[in-house]
Amino acid sequence: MGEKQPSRIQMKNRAAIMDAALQVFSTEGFRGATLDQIAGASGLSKPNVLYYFSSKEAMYEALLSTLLDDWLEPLRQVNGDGDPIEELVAYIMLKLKMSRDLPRESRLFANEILRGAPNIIGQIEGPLRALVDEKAELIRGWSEEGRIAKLDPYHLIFSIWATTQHYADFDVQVRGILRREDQAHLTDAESFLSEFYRRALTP
Amino acid sequence: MGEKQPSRIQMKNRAAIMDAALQVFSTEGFRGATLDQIAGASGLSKPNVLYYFSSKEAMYEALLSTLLDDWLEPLRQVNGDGDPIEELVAYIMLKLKMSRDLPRESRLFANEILRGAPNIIGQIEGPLRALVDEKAELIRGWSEEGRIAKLDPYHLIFSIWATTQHYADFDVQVRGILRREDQAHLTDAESFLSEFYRRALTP
DNA sequence: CCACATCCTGACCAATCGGTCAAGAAGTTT
DNA sequence: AAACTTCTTGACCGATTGGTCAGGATGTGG
Repeated sequence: MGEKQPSRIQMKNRAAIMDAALQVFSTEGFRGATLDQIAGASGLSKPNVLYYFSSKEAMYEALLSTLLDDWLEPLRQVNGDGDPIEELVAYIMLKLKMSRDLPRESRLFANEILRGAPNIIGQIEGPLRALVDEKAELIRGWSEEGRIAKLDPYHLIFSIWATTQHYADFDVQVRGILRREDQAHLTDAESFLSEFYRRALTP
Repeated sequence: MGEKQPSRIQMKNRAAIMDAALQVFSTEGFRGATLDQIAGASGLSKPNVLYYFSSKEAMYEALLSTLLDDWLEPLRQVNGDGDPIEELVAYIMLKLKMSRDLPRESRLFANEILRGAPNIIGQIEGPLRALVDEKAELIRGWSEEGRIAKLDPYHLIFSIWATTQHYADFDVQVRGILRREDQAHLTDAESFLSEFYRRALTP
């Protein structure tokens, strides 16, 4: 009586649609994206796309619901086991890697927030806030023990998000200024952020 | 033989349209924005809006063309006269003030970059890049003289843009996490960024 | 207060939007 | 290969899109 397991065709087409939708939504935003664009990018006809997802809204929500969990995973891994500074630098490197490997997801998220986060405000004020509260408390403890510099932990986390996601969200600007056509500059970004945060965080 | 000077009605209505267009474009993006929304927000009828701007595209370009110049003004003011660290911290404070006073302009810019900057890629690879090159050279000089820490000047500038604009572009997320409904947290951001960059930049 | 330019609008248009549907094509099961 | 389910599509729909236009309202200079 349970759910049917999806056929191979379903798996393949759903994945193709999600990939195409991610591509289109992340650059055009929800309102700017059209079903024709998504259908074209996925190689399927428009009615066929709607056979797998009941509406444009459904596609968008399917993307967002799987996104935030993956997006917060690096922060979850921050814990009190190792050296605080190494812990935080490792987190920064992981976030930067996500900007390299998943830039479209980063831009989809940015687009949603720019619009006022109508579809994920609940998750922001729920699980996201709870996780940040928890990790901010951990960082505050490190500060008070004198193991890292005394800095507001919330704004420290914001700065990490901002500096790392910048390389995905503002990719065109970064590459335009650095005269880069590839992603080689992300290695420089890695060195910079590592040195930068070590200097700022060392007590 | 020259241009006629605009009447008071023209001044008022053009300003109202630009304000409404900024509001709508900055949250919905170019494709997502509609003339009806802009007309409604400006208090004018749709044909009347098109009486002052010949097309949706014309409004968007009018906004962008005036934007980038104002946007770069703080960076232009960075010079070698004063103490390097004070100079850079003053720049950061100015950028943060812009996130407070002109968040819609910041989000309009972010939206344009997310789309791949189709309308300002020329300005990015032209005047913007030239200005950044010049200031990066100045900062590199400070590094080599040992007056600030040795850090890649380009990525340093990117980090300043990212951390300051984050408070405008990701405003909803920041306020959601900090449980703030006003903008009082920007005072905390000021303290944080000042302390943060002083630590990172001091040799 | 007249003449003229400026300003404003309702009605309308073709194109595109998200979405539906009946019917055929392609797989799968027996 | 028959029977049945799953997959796919062309044609179509009402609503919304950016934009036009004729003509009326309003403002302005003589």
